[in-house]
Amino acid sequence: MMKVSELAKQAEVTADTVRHYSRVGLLKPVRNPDNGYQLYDATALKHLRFILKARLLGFSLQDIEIIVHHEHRETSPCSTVRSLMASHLPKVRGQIAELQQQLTRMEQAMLAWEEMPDGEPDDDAICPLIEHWNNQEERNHG
Amino acid sequence: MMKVSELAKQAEVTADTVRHYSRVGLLKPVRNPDNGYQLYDATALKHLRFILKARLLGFSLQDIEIIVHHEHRETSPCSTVRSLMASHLPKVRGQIAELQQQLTRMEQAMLAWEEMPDGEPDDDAICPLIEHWNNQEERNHG
DNA sequence: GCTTGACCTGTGTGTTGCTCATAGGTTCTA
DNA sequence: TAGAACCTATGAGCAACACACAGGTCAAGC
Repeated sequence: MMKVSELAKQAEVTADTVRHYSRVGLLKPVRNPDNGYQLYDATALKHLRFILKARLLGFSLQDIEIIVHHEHRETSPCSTVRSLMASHLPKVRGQIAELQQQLTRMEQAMLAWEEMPDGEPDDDAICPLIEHWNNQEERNHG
Repeated sequence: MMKVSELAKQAEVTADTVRHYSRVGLLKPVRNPDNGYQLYDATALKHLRFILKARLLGFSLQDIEIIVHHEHRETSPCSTVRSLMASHLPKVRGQIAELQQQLTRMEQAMLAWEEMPDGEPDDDAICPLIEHWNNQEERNHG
């Protein structure tokens, strides 16, 4: 039986992370009746490692909750894992695409700004660099 | 003088977004003394459009706050914009790299799982798909 | 003049996965 | 026995809104 910090060290995470997982119900520590300390056994360590692997694979804590507390339903937890993963993949691809567009906008702006003077703010403008910037689509139909 | 929804429509955002910017101090509406409604003029619309362009360029609301309320400091807001942008670029590249790694992990897992059976959870395992998954680095030194 | 419905108000909560702060109790060591 | 180092529960903070709540305002129709 380990205390929070010991479990955290074994799994190479912070004690706060362990406490967080316990708070949201993903880990179920036993309480020492003498002092109320949270105590974890080897199973808890296995569960924690499971959670960490699932996080690495992109599952949210909610997903993991669903997987772990799958109980005795009609389908196996693994099939849930497969379908969750399948629905996550396009989301991640979308996020990457968005960030890529974002990066492109930023890089093109930096490029365009190299030739522009700074300019002081006045009643009509705060920063001309931003105010005179047009995004890709607008620039491309001229 | 426009009310919230009118301003929102002009800039193609939701009224909630306009209220949010007002709440955090990026927009300064005048109050109609009769009913307390928020009223915006043409300058507010220009400010709102400025904010939206800056958001597209990756600036956070905090950044924009700094840029907009730059007041009469030693440097021009534009130079602040340049340096903020320069410090943001590597962050975005880092985020993309992380997401790419994430995507790779997910895709490789999906690939590996195609040949694996689902398997029922028992005392020793929750979902073998996840439990027996090893990430890239571990797999690569064998 | 009064209802109806569309608009508006401010405030508070939820999102995600932790991290940090607070205020205090417990255990170990010199 | 003092102090350090650990533990506890709880709540707030992050980012940028979205949404819900309870209620005030206003134009139009009857």
